[in-house]
Amino acid sequence: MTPSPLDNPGETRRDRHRRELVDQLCDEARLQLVTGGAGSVTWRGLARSVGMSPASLYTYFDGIDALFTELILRSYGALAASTEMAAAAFRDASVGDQILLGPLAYRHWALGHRAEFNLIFTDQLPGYTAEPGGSTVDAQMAIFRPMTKAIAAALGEDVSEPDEQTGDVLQSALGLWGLFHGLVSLEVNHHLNWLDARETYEGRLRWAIDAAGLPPARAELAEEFDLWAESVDRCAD
Amino acid sequence: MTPSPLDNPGETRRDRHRRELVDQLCDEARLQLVTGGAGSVTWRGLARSVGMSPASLYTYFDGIDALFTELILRSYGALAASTEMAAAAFRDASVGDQILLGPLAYRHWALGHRAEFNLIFTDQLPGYTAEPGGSTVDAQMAIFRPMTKAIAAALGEDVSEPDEQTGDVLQSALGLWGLFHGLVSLEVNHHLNWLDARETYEGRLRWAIDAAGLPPARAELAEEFDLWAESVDRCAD
DNA sequence: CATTATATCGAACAGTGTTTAGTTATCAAG
DNA sequence: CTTGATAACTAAACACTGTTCGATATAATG
Repeated sequence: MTPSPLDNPGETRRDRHRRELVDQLCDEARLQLVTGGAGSVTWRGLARSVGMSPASLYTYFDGIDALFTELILRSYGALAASTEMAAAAFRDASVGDQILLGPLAYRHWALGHRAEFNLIFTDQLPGYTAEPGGSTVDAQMAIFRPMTKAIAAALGEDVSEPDEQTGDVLQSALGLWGLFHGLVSLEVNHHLNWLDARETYEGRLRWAIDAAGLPPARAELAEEFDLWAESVDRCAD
Repeated sequence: MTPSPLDNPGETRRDRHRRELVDQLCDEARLQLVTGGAGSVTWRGLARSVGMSPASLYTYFDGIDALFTELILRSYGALAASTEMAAAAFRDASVGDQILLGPLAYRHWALGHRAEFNLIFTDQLPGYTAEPGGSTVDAQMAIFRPMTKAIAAALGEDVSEPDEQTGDVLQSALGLWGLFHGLVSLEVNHHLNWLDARETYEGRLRWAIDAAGLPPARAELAEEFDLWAESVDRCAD
């Protein structure tokens, strides 16, 4: 056992340097992604940004595709963390409020991270598809599951059979997810510039939530969420 | 006036060669797009495929970005044509059938043209955004308008004020579009592999159509459409 | 200390999009 | 038909890109 300066079990000085460098590389790649698009994050530019040879980066990533998969995973985590943070901040709200809260957080993160949103949800790399046992589908579930839980909690009062219920809950959740993912996806890619997407989003979601037999959210919730999200964004520089 | 061999008004032999070559280039680019992804359609490869120098292609396109915008426009047209062809084939169906028909054709085309679907609806090029007066927003409306018409026709019997009606029609259409675009977008990019996306799609759309106060489609419509679409696809090689 | 795995590098290879200068083919008018 | 203008085309070069290879230095382990 070599000296671990600050009690990190078994983390050698190389391991820490590696971890820090990988983080630095991902941050730099993300910066390039959001400023210049996916096509402008380049292997050599990344090497340049950390003052290393392009060949040296192959110690940390198997190639530029592996770097992108790592970026995808981290973006998945960021989206999931963002929605979970919103749920935690409004944890005392009513069930109806909590159901609308997920889509609101989803849209807010997507509009603030357009490139990452597209990177997550559309095939941008040539031959990349999420392998069935891969970690991206786990990350996807981490986003999808909290909403189904809220819906199950809301519908639990009306339906009794647990088997039939999960089927209905799943379909209701898919209906809501499809709706708000579609609207967000269109807005993120500038296909709703000709209307007030914000207003349409809230209106259509309230309509769908009501149609699914779920309890409504308070009228002021969207504004309260915007205020909270703005303060969080300010805090995060 | 020079000789136009087959009565094409004012089309010189250069013009025809130009038109044919542009078509050939777009076809080849589309082939590369669907086989190897957006990253594998390359300027030099395109020049190679038509036996020309890379520099010569600048006579026909201002660069690879201009080529992609042309590809986007043609894909838009193909999607619009596909939905319109379906509407024409079922023109004698009920209003309820016609409303469900649009989403069915939308999904069918998207699943058969995944790369083009993503090319149309997500920012794949670094700095490309559809300029407000550009032709891509016109093409987008060409897809969106027929559905709003069908919805307006269906809702016309219940609502009387024309002003309020258009607002309700617009919101209803946006709700449906958001839903089926979202579900299709998720399925195209392999995010619904863990369930029967086909069944969910039809079920959720029937639910939304009903919730919007629109007339239902016949139960057999989806199967009839599949049969028709399959025969059309066979005919188109 | 010696060994072994890890990290780093320079150089090279085969690609890429785009520009420039120079040449050839085609068109429209005299 | 001939002439001048315009469009089409080319080879060569430039500055990039991702990736591989062999050699060299560094850190961890016995």
